[in-house]
Amino acid sequence: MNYSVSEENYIKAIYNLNGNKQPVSTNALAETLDTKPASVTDMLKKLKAKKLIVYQPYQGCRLSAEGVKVALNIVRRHRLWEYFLAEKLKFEWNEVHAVAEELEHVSSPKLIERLDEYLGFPRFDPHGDPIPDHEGKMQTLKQVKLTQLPLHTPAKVSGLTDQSTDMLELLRHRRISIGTAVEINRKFGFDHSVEIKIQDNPLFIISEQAAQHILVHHE
Amino acid sequence: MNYSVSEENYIKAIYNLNGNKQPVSTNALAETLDTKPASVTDMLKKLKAKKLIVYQPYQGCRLSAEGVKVALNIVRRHRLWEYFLAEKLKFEWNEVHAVAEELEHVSSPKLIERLDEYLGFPRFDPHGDPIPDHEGKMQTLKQVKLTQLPLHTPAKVSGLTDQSTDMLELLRHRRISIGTAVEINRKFGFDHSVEIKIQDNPLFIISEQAAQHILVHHE
DNA sequence: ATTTATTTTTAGACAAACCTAAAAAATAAT
DNA sequence: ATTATTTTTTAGGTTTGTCTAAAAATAAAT
Ligand SMILES: [Mn+2]
Ligand SMILES: [Mn+2]
Ligand SMILES: [Mn+2]
Ligand SMILES: [Mn+2]
Repeated sequence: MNYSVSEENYIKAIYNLNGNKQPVSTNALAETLDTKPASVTDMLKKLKAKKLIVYQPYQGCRLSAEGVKVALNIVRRHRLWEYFLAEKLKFEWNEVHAVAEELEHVSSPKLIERLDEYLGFPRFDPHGDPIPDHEGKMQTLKQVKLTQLPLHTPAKVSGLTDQSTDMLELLRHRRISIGTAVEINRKFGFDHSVEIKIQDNPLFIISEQAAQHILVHHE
Repeated sequence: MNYSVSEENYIKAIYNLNGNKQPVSTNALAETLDTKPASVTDMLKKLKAKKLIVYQPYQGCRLSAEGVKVALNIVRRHRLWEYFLAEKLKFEWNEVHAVAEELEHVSSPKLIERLDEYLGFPRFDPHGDPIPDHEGKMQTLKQVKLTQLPLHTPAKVSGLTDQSTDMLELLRHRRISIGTAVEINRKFGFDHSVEIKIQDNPLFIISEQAAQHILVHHE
């Protein structure tokens, strides 16, 4: 099957709102897709007719098995393009999303397989999110919040729970990105800020608000 | 201004039918865009309202100055992506067109500038067609048909006047592509076929029908 | 110069994706 | 248990891009 750009955007939005696990509300979809609830209802009917979601009026919607498959494919394309933009075209990691939002709809399977190969089969996008393979499988890391990383334990930044522009800007300024080696030197009980060391930079302190949105994995 | 995928396809089609020089007929457009003449008329009215073409009923249409600008931009994107697909993702030169037809509509100026840079500012696409630079300028070579290349004159394949699948297939089989060094060893007056030498392959003969569609440049 | 054939445009419809305003259902508050 | 609030759906419209069938204009043939 081949889906329209709009249909694909809806399916991905449902997936991103955890619609493969819990039901997603009409309003939540309207919010993230920047459209009106009435328009969402229209589309939900169409997606239900195509058996991509299960949907009963007033009950929210969730992805069907087929819907999850389609969603994972769109997510795969999105994240591979993000990786390409960051790695090859040297886009900043806060710029890649908007462009990938368009590129993800180019529907040549061969293009995506070749791109994947060309990029060396990356498993994580520039935001640390896992890239599904051609079968939809993706690797998950056991991640901890930076605030919970034990002292003097070498770890790597592997994800973010806040991907807002403000957050990305702060991290760029601090020269922290996905893959950056990090180690906690000291924790301050008063405001829960942490003193960290990255690569060969001098020690510096990061606030609790920021640190709790930075995910790391170690060992 | 930002144009829809359909508008862009029409503008590029008009350009490819030499609509910056001669008027293009409604039927010719319908033919190349695989649509109906009535639909073309509708779109021509819209493009005229946006001042991208000059159009009087029953007189055909041609691109305005602004229309040419827009067309060159689309052609630039199309050919840069073709180059990327052939050069980096190792697509065959007969496969690149269809995918580029979709990629050309992704509308991030920064993406295109970065891609151009990443590719090393190529000046010709895999079919030998010139790639407009960011100002719309493109390089033209003084080309001759292979049939008209003088004997024993080293030259390079630089273009095709027939880009049909059949033609591209034949050339791939003969291992001829854009940039291939070629030299004529002998011409046969009877059927105007030519015996040529490419790179370190043994001599072989090519028919007049094929040779007349292969453009080369020398010296 | 008519007639015939071709090309192009108009008229009227349709599907996709969106909208506003009003009605209905589900929740929350008294 | 009513009443009030929020959420969701329906009803009816709009825009974009397409279509078929019929009419009009142009070009070609007698
Ligand atoms: Mn998108
Ligand atoms: Mn991402
Ligand atoms: Mn196109
Ligand atoms: Mn080309």
